[in-house]
Amino acid sequence: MASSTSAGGMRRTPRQGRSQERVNRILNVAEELFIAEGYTATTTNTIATRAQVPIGSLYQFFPDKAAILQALARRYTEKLHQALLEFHQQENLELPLPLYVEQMIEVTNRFFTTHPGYHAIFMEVQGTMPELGEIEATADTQLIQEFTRSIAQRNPALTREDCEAIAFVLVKTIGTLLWLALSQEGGFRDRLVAETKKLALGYLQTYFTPLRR
Amino acid sequence: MASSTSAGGMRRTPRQGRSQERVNRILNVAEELFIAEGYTATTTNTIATRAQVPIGSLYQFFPDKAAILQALARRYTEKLHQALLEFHQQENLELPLPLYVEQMIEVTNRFFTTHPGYHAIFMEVQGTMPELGEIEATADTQLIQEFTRSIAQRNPALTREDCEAIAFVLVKTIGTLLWLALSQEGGFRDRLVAETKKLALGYLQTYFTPLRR
Amino acid sequence: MASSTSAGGMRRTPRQGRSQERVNRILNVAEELFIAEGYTATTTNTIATRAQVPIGSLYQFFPDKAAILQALARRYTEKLHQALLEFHQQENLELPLPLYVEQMIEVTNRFFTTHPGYHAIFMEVQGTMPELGEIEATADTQLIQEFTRSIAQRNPALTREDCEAIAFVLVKTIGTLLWLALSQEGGFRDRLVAETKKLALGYLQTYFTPLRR
Amino acid sequence: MASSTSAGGMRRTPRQGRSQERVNRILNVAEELFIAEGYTATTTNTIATRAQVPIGSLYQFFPDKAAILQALARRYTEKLHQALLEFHQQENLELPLPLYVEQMIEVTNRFFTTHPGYHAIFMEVQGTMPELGEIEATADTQLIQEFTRSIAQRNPALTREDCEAIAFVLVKTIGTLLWLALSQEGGFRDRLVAETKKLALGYLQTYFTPLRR
DNA sequence: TATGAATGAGACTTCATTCAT
DNA sequence: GATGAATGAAGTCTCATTCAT
Repeated sequence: MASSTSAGGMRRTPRQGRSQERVNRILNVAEELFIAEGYTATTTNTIATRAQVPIGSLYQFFPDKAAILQALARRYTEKLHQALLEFHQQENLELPLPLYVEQMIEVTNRFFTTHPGYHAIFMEVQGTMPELGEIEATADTQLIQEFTRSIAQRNPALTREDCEAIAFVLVKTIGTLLWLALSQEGGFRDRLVAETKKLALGYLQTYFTPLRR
Repeated sequence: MASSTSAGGMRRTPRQGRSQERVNRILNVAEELFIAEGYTATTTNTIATRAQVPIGSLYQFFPDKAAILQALARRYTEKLHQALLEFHQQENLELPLPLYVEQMIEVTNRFFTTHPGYHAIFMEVQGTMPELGEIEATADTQLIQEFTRSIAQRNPALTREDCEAIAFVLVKTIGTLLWLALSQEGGFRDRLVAETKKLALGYLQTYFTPLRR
Repeated sequence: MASSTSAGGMRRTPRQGRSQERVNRILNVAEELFIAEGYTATTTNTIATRAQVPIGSLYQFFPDKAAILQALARRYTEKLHQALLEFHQQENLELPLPLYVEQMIEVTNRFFTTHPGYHAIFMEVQGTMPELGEIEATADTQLIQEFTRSIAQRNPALTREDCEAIAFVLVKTIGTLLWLALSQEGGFRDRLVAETKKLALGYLQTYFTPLRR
Repeated sequence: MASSTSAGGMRRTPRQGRSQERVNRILNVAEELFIAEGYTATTTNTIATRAQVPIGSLYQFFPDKAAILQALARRYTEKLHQALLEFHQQENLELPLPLYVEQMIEVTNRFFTTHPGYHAIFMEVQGTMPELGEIEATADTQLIQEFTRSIAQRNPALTREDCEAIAFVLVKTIGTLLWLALSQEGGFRDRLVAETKKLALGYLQTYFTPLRR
């Protein structure tokens, strides 16, 4: 599975209409199939056929199967980063902590609901695809930096190290719980989202409010 | 990947010495390979060869490749369950909350350190292997019941629903963070374990101590 | 074309009847096809089909397509070496030079007539298949040593360096000319073989008899 | 590999500057690649890219891949023929035999040193590319005629048949040995060239001087 | 019961050539 | 005429599983 040849990127990044649309179709179809059947069980020919693109063209855009997964991963991480960046650029940083957590998790949850493949896809190839690991690492680093900044602003007494540990825990915990929530049924699902908020808030409060114990 | 034929379990559970040892060797080798190369990239023939077991014999113990993963899964979950059961059977239930959390996470962390394949292996086939999903679900249910009991005992005011949601969040969060900690370097790794304790404690306290806010 | 993975040998060397026969059939069919269509134009599936062997079995004996060519090469060189070894083991070493050359070239020519693929196959992949180059080199070294010994015995005044250069020239020249003769028509063909003898004799005589010029 | 469609030559022989230069670039790049990677392993797209010529344009000059090899072949044979023609047009025909051989082989060796692809390229497709066979045959015929004339002039007693056989042997032997010399290391290389002279001279002398034996 | 050679569908990928622009 | 994106047949090789011995 480990792809050693794929340069990690696309072969040709088309800016024009038709090709760009083809690439999108490929990515969308791949997303569906990867979620439904898994990365390994999905064949490049199936992707091409369902995307109505000749297999040769698929390979003109992507050097190999792994590159499709990587492009998908990049598309995901960019979108999530974008969403959180937008969220943090607004006046939300000055919100009281409970509200901040509440809204931040709402934003994240919205992302996972709209992109159910995010975690699903990354999980299958964990560890066996170095390139993907790097993409995820980069994305995480971005997210964590995002949070680190937000945390540091709220409590300037914290060291950079503290902030990073906190951000890491937050990003991973929230990510996992909201993703797991996805596959739960209605009532319990909402409850899980609510619990996630509680968990995150409880954790952050131990750093931001005087501890009375 | 989805194994439709596998009867869901082992073909024959050998009690005799030689066979039992062979099965163990298969499982141990499979664990190593699944971690190192991934489930899909590992071939049944490689497992058999490395375990010094004829491929034909392997298929006498396991109906198909998936069954090996399932047996591994069962072995894992049994051990984790066992560890937490032991932990809960002692006087630990009566410990003050912080100490309880502290020790419970220590136990769990010990398990993950000793069984690095636990999460690694399961993640790859998430969603694409119904049988495995069931095993994990069963395991989770057990763990969650374990915790549910412990939680209910500490705060009888909580409904069963509450307890289950709390337990779910706890099991999943702790599981994920400790697993992620595994692949971090020394200093940060310890910090993550510490943060996990903080997170769990902070969360549980919102349920067990009067909230003053 | 350059095969980097093939370990250079066969995957399994069967000593038993049925498998050994299969390997031979594969080799024979491959030989025919390589000569007729060329190495590259011949597909592994065609070889398997014509040899009445499932493609999977072919790959159980040979790790890749290149390995078939290599096995063929080895089979050839062994036979040629064998033929010349036999020739040199007899009393032929003591034959007068003209007779020695005459008979030696007869032996070689017989080999080329019976194994028309020898040169044909080597030529196509010259330089692009390191493993094959090595096999050829080894074979040449053997042949050259063979001749070197024979030459040294006839004229002990020659240095080892001399003998090797002479043997090299002889082996390569004779090999090429006899191979080229193969594809010529009847009359001219025989003439070429005769000329080869003349050429070799003329050359050797410059080393073995007093030069009068 | 056998190109059945190729009209046997170039599509358009451009006399104008830009096109002529493009064709030369294509031929030069192709030569490099054919030597380095082999004919089959080299793709037309790679040639076009490296030659900085659009693939479409390449196919306007050459009907198919084989035509490039053929053009290369023609370029080679023309040059070699040219070199030997020049050599034979001078007073060299009247040189004493040893000097004649000496100089003729020097000229040939110079050609092979400057055009290392000559043999390398042709060998790969020996027999599998009819068109190329013809080109080589034509070239050989020219060379052989050249030599035939030279030989006939030296010994008018020889029949035309004799001369042709001698010329064939000479052309092929010298060609092969000098080509093989190319890939040998310094000292041995020079020795091989010297041996080639000796071989050729020894052979010719059997036809030109009274044999005393 | 134990063995391991045998099987073949099907996976990924390439590349000579075309033709709409 | 010039361009280069598009095409898809076809190639090499893998591997879970069986079954004759």
